[in-house]
Amino acid sequence: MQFSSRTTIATHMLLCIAMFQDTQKVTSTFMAGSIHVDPVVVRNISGLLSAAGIIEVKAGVGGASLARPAETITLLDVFKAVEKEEALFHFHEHPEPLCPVGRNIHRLMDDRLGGIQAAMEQQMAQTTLAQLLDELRNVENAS
Amino acid sequence: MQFSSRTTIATHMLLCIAMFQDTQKVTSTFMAGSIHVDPVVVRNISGLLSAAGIIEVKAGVGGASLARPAETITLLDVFKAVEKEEALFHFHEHPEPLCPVGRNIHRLMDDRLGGIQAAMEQQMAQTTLAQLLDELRNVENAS
DNA sequence: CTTGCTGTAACCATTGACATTACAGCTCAA
DNA sequence: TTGAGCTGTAATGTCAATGGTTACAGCAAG
Repeated sequence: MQFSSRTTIATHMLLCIAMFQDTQKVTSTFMAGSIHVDPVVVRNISGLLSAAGIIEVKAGVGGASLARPAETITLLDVFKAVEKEEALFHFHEHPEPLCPVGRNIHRLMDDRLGGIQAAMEQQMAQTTLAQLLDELRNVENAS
Repeated sequence: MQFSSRTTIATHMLLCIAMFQDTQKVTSTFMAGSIHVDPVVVRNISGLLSAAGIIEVKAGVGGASLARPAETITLLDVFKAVEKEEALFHFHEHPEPLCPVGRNIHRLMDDRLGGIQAAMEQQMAQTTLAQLLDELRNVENAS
């Protein structure tokens, strides 16, 4: 099992937008060149990100920009914007009620599985776009 | 994105084995009845669990039993036994090295993505089969 | 040697990811 | 006002994984 590449591509896109939005027009073709994917892939994801209120895309003339400060955009925000919303674990829904295990398995497991997903999401919320941007500028200046 | 149902089915199987191994022969058909899936599904997963040293299956006569104490079996053990081993996040491998974002994105992200996966796995390791078994017996006795 | 169970292989249908082509609509500048 | 450039989205094709099922060879014990 693996998450789709949308989360990492979206993060890459946001870094491109944040880095270049003040100096040039950041189009889907431009970002596609940095990521090395088809521009349509970028446009599809940009639709998800703008629907989530993370970026704004100018119609007609083109070009994307952040819709809010980089400090307020976390990896969790990005993840939720581009991944389908569903439980992390797939649970068989209809165990046998006549079996002591079957009739209690959901009571035993549901909270624990939710806790695992929560731990993952909480860790995602620790990283902001602003941190990534800072680190990127430091690395670039050092080299 | 969702994990396969193998993890939850495997957990259900282990609870059945732990509950009933002392009083009856726990066959794939028996467990399939409690979970409500085809016995072949159970047998496929039992193969993974025994390969991981979690259960033992008697050839010929049939029947499964725990290969080690329930205290030493965590949800993470189960997860690793039945899920394909791979990174949680799919990362585009070849970004553009001429772009400041492209040439640094992996340096920025790899550790953070690994940390997210580690947080999830660490939470999985918190629950043991023994805990689930205790809770199951308490719930059953209370009712 | 029959019975019951396991381990596997084969098959099918469905789904999602990923990549690409195509095209309609919008905005601005020439 | 018309063309150029960009966005949004639909359609298509390929590929892999999942989930469900049937079939059957092999093993062990009565």
